[in-house]
Amino acid sequence: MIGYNMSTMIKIDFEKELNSAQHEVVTAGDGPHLVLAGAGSGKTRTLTYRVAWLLEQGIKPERILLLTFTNKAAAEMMERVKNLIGLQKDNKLSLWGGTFHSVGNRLLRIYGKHIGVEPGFAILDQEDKKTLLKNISKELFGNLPDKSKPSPAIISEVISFAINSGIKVEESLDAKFPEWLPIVEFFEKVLAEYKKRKQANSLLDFDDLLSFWKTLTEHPKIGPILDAKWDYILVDEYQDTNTVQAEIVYNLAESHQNILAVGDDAQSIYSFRAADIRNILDFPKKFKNAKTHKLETNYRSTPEILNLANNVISKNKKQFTKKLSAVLPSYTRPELSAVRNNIEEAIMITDRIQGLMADGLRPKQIAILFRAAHHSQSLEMELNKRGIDYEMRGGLKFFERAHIKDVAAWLRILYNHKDAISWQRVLQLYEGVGPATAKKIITETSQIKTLEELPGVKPKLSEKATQSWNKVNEVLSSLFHQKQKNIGELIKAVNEKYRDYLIEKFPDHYQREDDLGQLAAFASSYDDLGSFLTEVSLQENFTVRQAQKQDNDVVVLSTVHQSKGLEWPAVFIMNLTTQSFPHPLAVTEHEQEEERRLLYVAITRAMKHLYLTYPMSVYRFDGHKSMQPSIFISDIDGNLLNHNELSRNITYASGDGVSYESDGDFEDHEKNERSDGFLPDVDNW
DNA sequence: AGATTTACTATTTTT
DNA sequence: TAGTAAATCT
Repeated sequence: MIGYNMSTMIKIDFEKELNSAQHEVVTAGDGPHLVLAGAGSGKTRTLTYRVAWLLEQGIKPERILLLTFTNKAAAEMMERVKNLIGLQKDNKLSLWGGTFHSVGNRLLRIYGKHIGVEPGFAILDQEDKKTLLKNISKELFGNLPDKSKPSPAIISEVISFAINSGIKVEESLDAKFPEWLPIVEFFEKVLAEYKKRKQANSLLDFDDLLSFWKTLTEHPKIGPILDAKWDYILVDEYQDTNTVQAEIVYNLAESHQNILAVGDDAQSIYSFRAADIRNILDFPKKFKNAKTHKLETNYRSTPEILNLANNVISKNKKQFTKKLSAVLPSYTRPELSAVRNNIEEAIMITDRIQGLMADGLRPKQIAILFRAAHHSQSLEMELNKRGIDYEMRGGLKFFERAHIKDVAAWLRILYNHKDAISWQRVLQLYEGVGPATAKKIITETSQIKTLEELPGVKPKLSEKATQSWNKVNEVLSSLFHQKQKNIGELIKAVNEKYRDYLIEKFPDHYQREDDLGQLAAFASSYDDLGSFLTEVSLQENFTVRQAQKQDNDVVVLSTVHQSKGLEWPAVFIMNLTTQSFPHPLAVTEHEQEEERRLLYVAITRAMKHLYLTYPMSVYRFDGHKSMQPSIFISDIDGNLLNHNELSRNITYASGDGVSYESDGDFEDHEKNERSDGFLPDVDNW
């Protein structure tokens, strides 16, 4: 717990390094504080200095709890705190920090036994949860006569309710399916069975990590222990917390009231995951003496970009006046381009990217944002064609990709041989084994005590299935005897057996084999299987791919959701059509406003260059479809944009066909921005 | 015939 | 990646 020595601390001149509004937050005394921080107002910087300030006041690091939206955000903030207070890189700063989920995970492994949670629980991720819920639905209702059988639409709706917003379910199922009245009953039956199975296999899903944590805070014995554990609680991105998270925060801070919540109601974009914007609005009601601070100066974007952002968000009825003002010098207006189709959109964006790079921008200073992960396909192809390296964020993450999950499933069985979900995954990799055969086998394997008894399991199966079962049996038995080995070695052993399948199934198996090699390397620093598997589920660390590319200077492709909290000198927002942004299924006013906030988030990521594009038609496998510009685009005050409709006449040879506004003075601007003290030379500050 | 596997098509956002 | 139709096995 030590590793932290007050004498190594360098005195920070907070007043000199922060503006007055930030300084007020950083040096705020005890009691509840709410910080309404606009986009680009130095929110992360303020929080980081707040932590450093508390440490300078003599608060021990382990008495501070810092809750962030991603684990990466917390890790980066802690690195900066270490720099500020002059701590060596390898010195540990024993502060409690991370997402609600990862802190909940740690606490439940320590105190869970008091509320009936096995300390060795495994974590059920979203995909596994979905599989389990679907299986249960089928088992419970698959054999009913047609009339009382829930339609596939109902089943999938119920499952998506259970997955994404299990917390606010009661509200609207009946209303959504008035024609099928027993739906709530159906839902409850499925959930009850789901709960039972989780308990039987000691599994916790993401919601459980929160709700059991909340139970802990209310426990007569553990509650007071947690109350006394932290003196200061800091919560970032408060607008995206859900009800349970808000209750946890309230319970933890109730006794000492030392809570600082930071957020921006204009950037609330996670209500589909049960985030509730009311949490931030009601903060002053819950904490009666709360002092509200506003950070209203934007240090990130040019006035032209900020004007556009303000114009977009002003169309929302529900919003709280917070006038953001820019301090950067004027530059050109954001550019809106209509292009003929999605292929030309990709070509045009790539042209622009090459132009920006020719003018001295580094690739990592450029980002392309879109509403849905698959919108990037044509752009990825074009970037590949021209040999421009890029990093894809959003979409499937490293640990969510099929081959990684397959290999992890073997280890999960090794860790807990009653893990039915992993069994199912592994078994179905083999010829002749589908859901039915897998289930038959799992019923038998769940009877044995340890994997040592596995060779004795001989279910009655078809010829092909028996052959497959023997293979699985062989692999697992051999793994069982290597159990003492390092996790990296275990993964290598699994890879040996998995390679044939990989080569046969995936055309891009070279890349995937490489991934698996990296997984083995990543895993070799672990010797406890349980903690490795937890990290894989919670993605506690950087993914391997990200870690590898960390220093890579490449263009970033990202969903808007994933771009939250980040910034780039040049940003493209593509595919701004009625069919994609706002999402066509976002119909209620509430949903429309969230989509508008999403566009606001996208626009405010840009520091200097901003390009909006939309194709007038999109090619699909079944021909092409004509598109209209997003209503958000047609709503914009035309004076705020430079319109570019020259795409029809462009010769797309390479770069030169498009008139590109020269930007030679960018480097100078850069220097000015850096020297004012608000934008150090690190991204996302 | 009935059960089960495999092939095919279309896809919102995620700790 | 998931739901459904077609193909294949028992």
